[in-house]
Amino acid sequence: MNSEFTIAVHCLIELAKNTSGHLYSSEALSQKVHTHSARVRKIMSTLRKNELVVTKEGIRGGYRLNLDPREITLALVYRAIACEALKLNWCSCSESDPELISVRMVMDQAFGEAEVLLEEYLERLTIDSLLRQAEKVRESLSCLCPENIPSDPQSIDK
Amino acid sequence: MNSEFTIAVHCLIELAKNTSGHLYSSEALSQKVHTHSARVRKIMSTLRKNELVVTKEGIRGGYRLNLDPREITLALVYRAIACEALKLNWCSCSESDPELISVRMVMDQAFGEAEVLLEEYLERLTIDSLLRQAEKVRESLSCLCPENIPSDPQSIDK
DNA sequence: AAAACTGTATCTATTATAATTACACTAACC
DNA sequence: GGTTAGTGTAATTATAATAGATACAGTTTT
Repeated sequence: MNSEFTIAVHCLIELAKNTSGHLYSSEALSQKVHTHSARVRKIMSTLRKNELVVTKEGIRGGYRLNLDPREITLALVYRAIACEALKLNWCSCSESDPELISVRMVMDQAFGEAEVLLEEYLERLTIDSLLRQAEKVRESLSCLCPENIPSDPQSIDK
Repeated sequence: MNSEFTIAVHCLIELAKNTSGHLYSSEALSQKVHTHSARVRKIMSTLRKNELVVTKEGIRGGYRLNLDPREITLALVYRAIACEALKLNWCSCSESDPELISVRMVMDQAFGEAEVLLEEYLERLTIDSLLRQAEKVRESLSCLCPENIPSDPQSIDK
């Protein structure tokens, strides 16, 4: 699965954690997510067009969720980013051989159905559920490695 | 999905159609599948290691199926080629940020489960079923475009 | 008007993918 | 036993996809 998807989900999780009332800037997000702010802006722009986040330009601008984290399913994110993880790759796409075309049609059909099943599965995962799970995992990790200081959510708009 | 998978499936369908008793050479297969013979050999070599096909070197060598087409599921092919279509891509994989690690663990887990579901679905598709469907599609296509002469399976070892 | 943001395009670097070439090895055939 | 027709596999090159980086126009707030 393409990395725009993982970045999008990770950003949404960060936004869900932000209860400060302030917007989250692309610069701050990019540090959390370990990528570049221009890339974050591009992805967030796509999410805005799909009404998953609200953006604001200008001073004190930035991003926040447009829905409750319990309402944001991974299926919504998946469709917004148009990952098409199961789309088949045909290196010989310009061929007009009727045999190849028929095989291709049948397989594309089969994997289209697989994609529907995948989206049904992703429908059941929400930003909220992932966030809770990740918190739990982090707690158990910090028991094992207590030197890892837990992050400070208040440091968003330094 | 990576194109090795589609090539592998297409080759297996061709092998299933070959009832001539002769082996199918990489050269002939590569023409059917519209790629290069070295690539076909590489992929078929992987399928041989997974016991889906039998290969033979030397004169009159080539490939044939090792199982009945009804027994070769796409799940077998998928695992053989190790497509990992749903594997998440983390561009920041060397980071040791505990927050990122926990998000990553949770998401990798979720998509590992999605991959299991996908394999269950692929378990229900066989080379035989695809072959039959493709034949039907080709028949209906040839009604629409009768100038497309049906292929001649006897021309394999010309 | 200046400052702090987003939005977006473009360029460059890196990586992944596919095509191509080459050749060692193997088995059948004469 | 040598020639031929095939696989197995590695190495090289070409092309495409991905990610990083930079730049700057546009938008708000102060």
